[in-house]
Amino acid sequence: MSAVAATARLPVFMLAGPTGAGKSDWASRLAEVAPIEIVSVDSALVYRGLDVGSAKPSSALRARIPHHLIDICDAADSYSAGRFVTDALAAIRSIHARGRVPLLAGGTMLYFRALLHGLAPLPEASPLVRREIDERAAREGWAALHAELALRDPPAAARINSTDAQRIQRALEVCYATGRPISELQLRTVSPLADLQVCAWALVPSDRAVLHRHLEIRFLAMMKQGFLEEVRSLHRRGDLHARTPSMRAVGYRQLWAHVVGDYTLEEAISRGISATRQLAKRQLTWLRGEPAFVRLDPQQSHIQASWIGDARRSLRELGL
RNA sequence: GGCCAGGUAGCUCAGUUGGUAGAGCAGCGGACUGAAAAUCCGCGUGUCGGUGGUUCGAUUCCGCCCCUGGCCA
Repeated sequence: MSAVAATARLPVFMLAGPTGAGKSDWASRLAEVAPIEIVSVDSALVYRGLDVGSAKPSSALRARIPHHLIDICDAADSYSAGRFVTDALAAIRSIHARGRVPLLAGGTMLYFRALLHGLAPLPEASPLVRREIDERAAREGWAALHAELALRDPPAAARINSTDAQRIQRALEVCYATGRPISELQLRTVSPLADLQVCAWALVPSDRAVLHRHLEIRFLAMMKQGFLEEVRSLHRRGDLHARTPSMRAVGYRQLWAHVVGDYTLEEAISRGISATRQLAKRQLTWLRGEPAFVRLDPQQSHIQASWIGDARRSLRELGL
């Protein structure tokens, strides 16, 4: 083993981008010609039973190319950024142990951020505490809980809007569980990838209108592939409801509303398409503020081929 | 062809007793630490169908024309 190899850090590839930009296709193509395994960075693909509407990679593709962190959680359970960091680090370690390179591909930017910048040592969610807070909010209103947060954790209260129920709840939950303000605990974050060599790319479509057209076509194609039947059968399970995290996913939420009679099918479809566009927009906003990623335009022909060439070249330089 | 109701933002509509207009949705920008495909914040993007008239001033009142829907022929 050479001196360089002895000190070289193990490589981790990342491929981010908005929904519909082509991440899965790019990742699979690279995996076909390079010694990589794919680690999904996607908060919807983790759920079993969410297949058509989440654009989950087919079982045929997954049989050919190793994919990690897909179908690892029941649809009734709640996955989390914390679990993702643990699971992703384990997947990365096992891939390295096989002498291969992990390619983290997906669109859940909080998960990428948690890996790149680290997650503070915070307690995990407590369904019991959350229910108590919900009940208080129903009686007193979220403004009252925000006022309480302002006493216990002024910096957090200043940062969190008084209408942002989810963040007020989380900040109070952490106060109750640890006796410490979340704003103080959040100062202690270290990237868990500090010992690794990260190479990150992002697919950023240059033409938003073209992306929008593609998202609409893809949603309608999902409808033809049985998206509604998938949601109906999830509904039939009986242990899921509109507030279950998996059923709040784009498309699932709107079709669920149709299944329970709140939307016509036409309305559910058009709202689902809008929600998809809004998701892509939020992902792009997040990407703009994250300098770690080298931006590539998937709408430009030949970019994919040159990316695959670049990636293979850097793998060869690493002796892989 | 006649009568009636409409024509205002990308869509659905409100409104101006005459001083060039505002909601929801869509869209755009932003925030983001164990629900994140979540949650929240900000932004109105407009020949007020066209054209004449009355008026200091017309999207608003009047005439004519065009378009849409309904009813009657």
